[in-house]
Amino acid sequence: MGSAANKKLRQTKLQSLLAKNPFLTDENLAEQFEVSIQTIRLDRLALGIPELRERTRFMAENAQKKLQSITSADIVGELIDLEMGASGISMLTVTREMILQKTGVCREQYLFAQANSLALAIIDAPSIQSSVANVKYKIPVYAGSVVVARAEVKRKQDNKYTIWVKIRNNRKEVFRAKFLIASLPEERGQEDENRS
Amino acid sequence: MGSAANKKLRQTKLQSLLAKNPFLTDENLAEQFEVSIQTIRLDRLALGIPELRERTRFMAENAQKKLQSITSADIVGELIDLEMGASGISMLTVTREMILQKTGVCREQYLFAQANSLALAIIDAPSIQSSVANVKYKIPVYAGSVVVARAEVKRKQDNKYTIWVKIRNNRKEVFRAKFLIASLPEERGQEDENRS
DNA sequence: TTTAGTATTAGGACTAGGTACTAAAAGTAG
DNA sequence: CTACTTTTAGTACCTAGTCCTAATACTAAA
Repeated sequence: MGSAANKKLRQTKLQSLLAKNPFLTDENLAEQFEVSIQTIRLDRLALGIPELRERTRFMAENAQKKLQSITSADIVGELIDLEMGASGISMLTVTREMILQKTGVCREQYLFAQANSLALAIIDAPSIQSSVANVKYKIPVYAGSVVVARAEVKRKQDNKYTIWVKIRNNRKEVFRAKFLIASLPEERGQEDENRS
Repeated sequence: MGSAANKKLRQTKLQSLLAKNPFLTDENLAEQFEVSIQTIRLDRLALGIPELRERTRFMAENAQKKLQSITSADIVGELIDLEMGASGISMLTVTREMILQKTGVCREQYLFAQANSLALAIIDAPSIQSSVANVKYKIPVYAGSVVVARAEVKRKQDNKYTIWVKIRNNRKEVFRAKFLIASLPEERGQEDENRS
């Protein structure tokens, strides 16, 4: 019973179990492993895993932050360089959440989001009237990749911008987009008459 | 001190305070309102607000679910109808998280995501080789809108599909996209040689 | 087989952040 | 003054732990 191999195995399993379901109490775990609660607590101590309440609190705080940063980030990816009205560079790390389960390939929408948000960042227009995009997803990108988007304003006429964005993964161009964006020079665009 | 007006006011403030920061203990709140802990507990009871731990747990569970559903949903929006290889309809409610703070307008990427994911759902290809998209965001969409996307396969040649997606808000077309998708008939596409 | 060392279990004292309940005190309106 | 509401106080209890000490149980080497 009290063998080092047993202990190691149990601790490994415990770790992965809690990674999958962090809402398990020590009592619960003790039942699953058929050991005493004390053993579970020693294991947690050894592995540096905090108690249920701390885990829950951490998750609540983190998930919220992550949600905010993902859903309402003005720029998808990390802005590396920005020359207003001219060019910009952003970096995005493709995570497991961004891929299609079936194929493991990054969903196009994330690359589009990176490109589009970068394009919008360059022209700091107060309000966008409409936009046209020509997009090509050339090479599949997989989880773990760090892709770099470079955007350049190609043409500007009045309130109309033409912006090219190229996304590279390891120097290979995997995605490109051309945006034609028409901005309203100085209006509100807040009417909300399109409510359902 | 013990007036009904006071009580109402305190309970209203308490509710909004906890809405902003759910991680406050009763003790903490009692200090802020300069009343006893018991008063806070009676207030929570009256308002049906659960204790700190339950609040935390709820948030942790919910935020996780939401994160999962947002980041790794196969289809952005709710699939209403799907005729494989032919057409599909999906619905999306524009939430506050989807809008640009500055203008209040829904980010293009969400409409793109809805259109793109619907297009991919129609052609149930095992793996996508590349895709081209022509996109037009015609009319700004605001938070609270429920937009409906209709997708149709316009042409199919071998493994190449042409799909049109139109997104309407209150019968007005606000977004349209044309996708040209080339799928790999029966390969894996799991190499992951593009890792950083 | 004894012994040293590790693994496990048991138990007690204590903690935070509560619930549920009873009782008393304080304030307020008629 | 009285009836009523509001607030406070206090007790017993709960969960899911911490921290600590002590006692077993098991394993491997001498």
